[in-house]
Amino acid sequence: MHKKAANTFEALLDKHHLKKTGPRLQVLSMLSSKKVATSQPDLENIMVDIDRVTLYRILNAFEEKGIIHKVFDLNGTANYAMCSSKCGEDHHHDEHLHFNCTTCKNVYCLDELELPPISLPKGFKPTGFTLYANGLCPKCSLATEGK
Amino acid sequence: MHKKAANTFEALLDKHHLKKTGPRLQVLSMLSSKKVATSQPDLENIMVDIDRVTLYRILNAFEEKGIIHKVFDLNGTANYAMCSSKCGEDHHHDEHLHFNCTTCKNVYCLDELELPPISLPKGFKPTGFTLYANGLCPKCSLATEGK
DNA sequence: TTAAGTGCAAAATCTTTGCAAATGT
DNA sequence: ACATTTGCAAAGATTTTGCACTTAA
Repeated sequence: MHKKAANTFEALLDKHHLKKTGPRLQVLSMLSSKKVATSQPDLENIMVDIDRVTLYRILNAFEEKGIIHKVFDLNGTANYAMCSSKCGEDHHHDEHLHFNCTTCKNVYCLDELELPPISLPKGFKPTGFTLYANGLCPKCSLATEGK
Repeated sequence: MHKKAANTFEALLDKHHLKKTGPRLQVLSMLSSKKVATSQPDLENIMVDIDRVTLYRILNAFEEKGIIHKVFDLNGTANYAMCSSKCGEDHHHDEHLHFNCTTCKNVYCLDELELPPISLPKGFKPTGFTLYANGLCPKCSLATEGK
């Protein structure tokens, strides 16, 4: 199962004509291990052995290829998460709900959720939607249970 | 009508116990004159006579008081717009749709639009929603008419 | 072998902080 | 007069760029 995951990462890099380097595999396994988006500062702190500049370049490359997507949290900080399988180099599927917990600061990407149809004023031609919500995530909500 | 607007700005500052200074009135009249949110870089370029640091402080103060609200565009850049009348120091009403035009880069705050009710997975306790859309605004859409 | 990727140094930006001078009340 | 607010200088943080060295293919 772990082997399989590793292979998946290498296949992913192959697919996008990116070399399978240590730093890139590290980033992939890191992001895959979390169900929430990770902020760039956090990534830097976790993967101290990767140069900060290299991290920038890896994240940018991955985003361009549609391997990960970037979402800004309430502070305008970039957070990164693996794209769902629906993402492609062409079509970027990050039109889901991003839930920003005000307590633990985690950003949850709720892929499964369907956005209800939105009607815009006349003239606007939307190509994509992203919905942000903030509040308490299940874990923090539980911790505050009963006020 | 213009006089009235100026008075409105002064009243607004009074209401929030902020001194009526030149820079602050400038920012208010600037932001009020546009129906779209303005990015901080743009504000700096437009109001070159206001010190950059002063602008930071004014924008922060206004945001804290609920006079303006901040919205991040697709590039993670902060954009500012006047709050609708519904905003207060306590309750911040920026739960409307922000439309980010991919051509002219303008950010439209579509206050009037009601967000459809969103149901979240069990456990999430949302306190606020913000919806972003990107695509073509009416003006740019018109310019591209007929492909 | 060689094109792509990394790491380091350094530049360019962006944002915050401290303090003296200016300004509104 | 006095507390705020401003502007400048300078520190801190973030992001980008250039280039020599390393590494995957």
